Amino acid sequence: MDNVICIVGPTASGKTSLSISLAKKINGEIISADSMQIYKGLDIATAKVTKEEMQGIIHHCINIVNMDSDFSVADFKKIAYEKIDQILKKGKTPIIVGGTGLYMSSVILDMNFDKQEIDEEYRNSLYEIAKQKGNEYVHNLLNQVDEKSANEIHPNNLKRVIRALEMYKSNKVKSIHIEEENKRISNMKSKYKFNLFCITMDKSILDERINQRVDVMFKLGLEKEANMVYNLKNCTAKQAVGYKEFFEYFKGNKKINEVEEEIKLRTRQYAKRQMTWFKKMPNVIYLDGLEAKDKNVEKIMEKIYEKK
RNA sequence: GGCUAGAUAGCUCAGUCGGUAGAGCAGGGGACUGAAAAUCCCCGUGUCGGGGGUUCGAUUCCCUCUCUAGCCA
Repeated sequence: MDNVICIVGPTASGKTSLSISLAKKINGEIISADSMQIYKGLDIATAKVTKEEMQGIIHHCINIVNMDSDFSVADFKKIAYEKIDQILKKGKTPIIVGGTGLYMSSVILDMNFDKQEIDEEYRNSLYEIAKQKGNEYVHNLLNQVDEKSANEIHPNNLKRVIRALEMYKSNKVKSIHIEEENKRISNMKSKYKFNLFCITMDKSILDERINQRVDVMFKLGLEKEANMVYNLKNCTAKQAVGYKEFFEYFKGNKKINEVEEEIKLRTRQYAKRQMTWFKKMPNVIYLDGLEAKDKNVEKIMEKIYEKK
């Protein structure tokens, strides 16, 4: 079975440089699994790889859509699979690298997104209802058509409650059934051998690295990039860490050093959430992020060849 | 020096008409199938500034000391 290497890790753990070293060594190409690097123009806040850093290694799924476009896991998963096939056909090794847990899982678990359309209009009407009648009321609507999902989703998690209702309306599918069904079959059907590695390090050291990285972002002109995002109409980038913290500052309600501290804080919190996701992923092999890069590259190669 | 207001969780503060206390934020843990850097859930013992007094009982009332603001000299 064809090997695919997957590397996850919290922000600032060193995924980019490790993956490039690895790619050079094993003749690989990189597929980014990052929900924000997908977008063109979001460079500084996303710590996107630069041309120089790439060192000639081909990167996929970076800068593939405009900031005002809609993009979702389903799109990502589809493209990622196409890329995996293409890379393997060339006789090279695909290396999927990224910090978006859901994106990585969608590939590894081969999640199925058929029959789960989006209904923007219905979605918005449900938000309107929630605003007037409360979260519980909407949760109740879900409970009437899909009790199982309703039991799994907390009433306050409006976003997911509404998504479940949306799924039911479009194809009468129950979100939890789909999840369970897919979890059951995904493990056996996957076409590839996914080798999953997670970079870890002490939280206090990671926090320090995050602080340093944010300092660098400010020097590179983060404020300007944030201002550009601020002036856009509704788009995904507006919810990204590194931009949203500036908005109050642009309105004159916050000082710049407060913005900086908040970005550092929110990034630390994000890193924590990332780890929560990675920890539950199947067959994770942990790498020490403080170890020399070559050592980790070696470790990855050992694991892969031993499995063959 | 005098007056006034404070001193309670890591931080900002609430509260107890006297029966040893609770919110927000931070922090920790977790969930996650078409927005996911999003969204959501769970977790609160701390000499209630020090000392003394009154009381069966004081973080709460009284006295005193220390510190911090502000005002008056």
